[in-house]
Amino acid sequence: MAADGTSSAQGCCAPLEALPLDPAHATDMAKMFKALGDPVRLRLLSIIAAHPDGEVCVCDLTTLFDVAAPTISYHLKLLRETGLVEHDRRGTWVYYRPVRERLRQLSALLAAPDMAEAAR
Amino acid sequence: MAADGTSSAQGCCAPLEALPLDPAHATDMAKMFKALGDPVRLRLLSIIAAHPDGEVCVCDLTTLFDVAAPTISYHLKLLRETGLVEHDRRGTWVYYRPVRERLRQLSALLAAPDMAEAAR
DNA sequence: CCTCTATTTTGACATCCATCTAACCTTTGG
DNA sequence: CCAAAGGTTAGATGGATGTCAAAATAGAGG
Repeated sequence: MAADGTSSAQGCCAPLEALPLDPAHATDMAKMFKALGDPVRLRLLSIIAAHPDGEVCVCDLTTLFDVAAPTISYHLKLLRETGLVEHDRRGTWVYYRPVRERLRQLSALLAAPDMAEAAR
Repeated sequence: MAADGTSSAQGCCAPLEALPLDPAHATDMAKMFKALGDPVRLRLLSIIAAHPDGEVCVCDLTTLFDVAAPTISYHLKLLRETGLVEHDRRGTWVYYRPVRERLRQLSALLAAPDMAEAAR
């Protein structure tokens, strides 16, 4: 096997000419996609992004799911750590907002034919 | 706790009025995002989508990664099962193509402000 | 200060996932 | 028909992940 990235076969295929996601960048992006790869988290983000107030109180989120409150908290933390949402405490309650810039970034990556240049 | 989906608190927040992803649909979409949530798979898809020929031979993919051939095969199968790529055997070699429709679907979901109507 | 409510953290646990090696299938070419 | 090469499948394994109950933290309001 050729380890130099060129075709190893005797003529089975043309070499890769386009410029796909480099490994480092792919790891970054994959983290965000992974965060979206759970039904609870995707719904959480969707609910947060869809709310007309631009933010949602955790107290309203917990009632919408079949899982316990700590589980919701766990998922929200994960969304936070990947930069997909921000949070903000006001008094007893905590409010979550989407980070639209990040959502646009992911959307653009999937929209680009070569999935590369849109990745910034 | 109110289990009817309305606010349970004494006035901490406005009720959710927008229409986010329903649970069933969220599960579907989450599967696809999960498939993108691994660096190897994301790179695989990117390479496949970026190739000028519109398809890539597996024989060229295996040389580009640090993982063993069966692992590449495993990831390709996963991408296949989520409908993100198609494959096709010609002679000894197997070629993979992106399913652009699916990519657009995911992209649109993230682009929609409420992450719902674009989900078809 | 004490208590009540909202939210998060911790610890435990069962399951899932990415990876490898070894074995298998398929096609090509003697 | 046999051997070689490309790709996939099977089985095993260590590590990550989602979940819960219990405990901890943070404000609000006596």
